[in-house]
Amino acid sequence: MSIADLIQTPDLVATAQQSAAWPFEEARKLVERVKRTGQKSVLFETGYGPSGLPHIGTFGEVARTTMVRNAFRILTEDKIPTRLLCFSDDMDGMRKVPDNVPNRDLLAEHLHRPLTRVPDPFGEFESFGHHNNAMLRRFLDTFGFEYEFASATDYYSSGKFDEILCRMAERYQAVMDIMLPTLGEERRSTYSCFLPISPTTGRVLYVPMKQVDGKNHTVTFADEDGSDVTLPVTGGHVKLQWKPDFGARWAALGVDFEMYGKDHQPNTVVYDSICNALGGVAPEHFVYELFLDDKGQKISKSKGNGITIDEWLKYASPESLALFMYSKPREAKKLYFDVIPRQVDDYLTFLEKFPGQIVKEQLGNPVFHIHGGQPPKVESISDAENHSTTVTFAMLLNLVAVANSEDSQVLWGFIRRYSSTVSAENHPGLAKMVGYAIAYYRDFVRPTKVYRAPTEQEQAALADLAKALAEHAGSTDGNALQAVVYEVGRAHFPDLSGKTKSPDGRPGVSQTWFATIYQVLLGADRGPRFGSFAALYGVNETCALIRKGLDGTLLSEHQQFLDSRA
RNA sequence: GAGCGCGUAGCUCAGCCGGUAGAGCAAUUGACUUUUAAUCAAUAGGUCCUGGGUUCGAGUCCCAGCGCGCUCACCA
Repeated sequence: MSIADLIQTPDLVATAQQSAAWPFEEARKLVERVKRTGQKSVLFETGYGPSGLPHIGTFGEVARTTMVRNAFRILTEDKIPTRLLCFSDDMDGMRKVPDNVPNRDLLAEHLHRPLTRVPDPFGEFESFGHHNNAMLRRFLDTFGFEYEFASATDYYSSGKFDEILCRMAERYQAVMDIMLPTLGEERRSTYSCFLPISPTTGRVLYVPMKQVDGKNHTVTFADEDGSDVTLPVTGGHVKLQWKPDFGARWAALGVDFEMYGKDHQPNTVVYDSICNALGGVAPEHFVYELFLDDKGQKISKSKGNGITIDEWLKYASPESLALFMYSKPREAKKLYFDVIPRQVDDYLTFLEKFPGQIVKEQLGNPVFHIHGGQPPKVESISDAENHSTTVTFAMLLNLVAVANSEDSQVLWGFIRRYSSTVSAENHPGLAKMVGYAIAYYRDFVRPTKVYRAPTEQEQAALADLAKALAEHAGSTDGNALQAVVYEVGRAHFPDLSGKTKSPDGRPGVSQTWFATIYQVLLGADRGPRFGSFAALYGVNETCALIRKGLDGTLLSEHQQFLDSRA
């Protein structure tokens, strides 16, 4: 693995011991833990509730946990084996039918059954739980995370949890003593750590226990038909309530590290106490802040607010999302579309800086953690004089807007003006970014455009412009075309202030002329040098654009576009 | 109320182990053969929330206060 090479880097391991980057700080806690317990391996866990599709928080947890794991491997020179377990609580009962799935009627009759016993509404997998698990895995694999998948249903029914379940029955009172004080009066009377699966209806039952037999490891309760039923706690007949489930899982698997959102924070003591009560050693924790939507509200799966992973990946790379997850995990950050361009460009900046940094700085550079210590080289382009530039997202967005084109070829045309040898083949990262910029433009920039109809005077000028340009059909000479723009402008919008002059000393052209062109034709106050634009966009196409501006087509098309989004 | 976090330029933020306050955008001026995607140069802009303390020295560490944000029923 790459970590093996990495730790050979002089001073890297020693410097890492001092690094203030948060993954190293968290990893140091684990190093201490290993020293304390003498354990020979370390287990990282992330939890996943499969009642819906994987969301952006799931990505954050796995990405951040991986960063800590890598930091730990460096600190320990990879001498302590590590594993990352992604645990899916797929035995959880389905509380409500999700809005975003087909065949909802079919699902309705399976409410409260374990997700792995609810049919897959997509008809592709053994169950809804299996379907969602598969989505999670596909998603994690897309990002190349190294992890092991674990299914709660599998762990419960195969007996992997039997030992801890028996211990829970034996120490039932101790666990209840931890739980009860945390509950409200009403809930206290019916609460149980065990949730039996009804043998008659197959539902997960939230019912009081009539008896918990610590010797025979059984529970007795009233089933849904009213009759008393006794079930063994083992073998998947019974699952655990949420908080006991956390503590029990940690104890059973020997989890050493698990992070979770701040909403869990008050429960940490409860989880840990239960884990200890069952003979386990509570793991190290890291509490991260929740994400906020555009209105400052916390993002939650149930509300469906904020932004999804798919949406982010429509406009930017996974790496930019990883950067967002790396930065300030303890701050409530807005996670919305408008943060995307900044993340992309910051990522590029960090990548660019990395090679020139000393080890200590590299360890604090986000790209170190995003790429497991080995970030790739940044793609840059060079002009004719060999000046190197990194094309930023902001630059591309600007470019798409002024080019007024969602055609990537037109954009490449502009880019090649700077560097003639650049292509999608030799700059795949840039090629992707061009696609992202077009998508971002279409969805966020284009809607803000405002076209207006030309005045009578402007109509005459624009008509003349189209006529004059038509004589240059086929030309790609930006300067010649720009001269045409000036010539027509001089006739209709001369600058009488005397401030501007043409090269041959004649009066210049009023600002109004250029404002007219941009406002009427591009729906913006500013734009590209029009001659260059026409050269790349095509003279005939430009003439057509002018005609559409004159007859009101641009106005109505934009209105249609806006209506189609409403 | 409790817990966590934040308060630095007009905006968004960086400032690692305490050592002369930084970046990007925005603004202003200029270069590039009149207007300009991308370039470059320059200028301007800050009581680092307040008050104490430690120190030769505090944006940075400690204490107190003020302001702001989020989380804290149930469910996971």
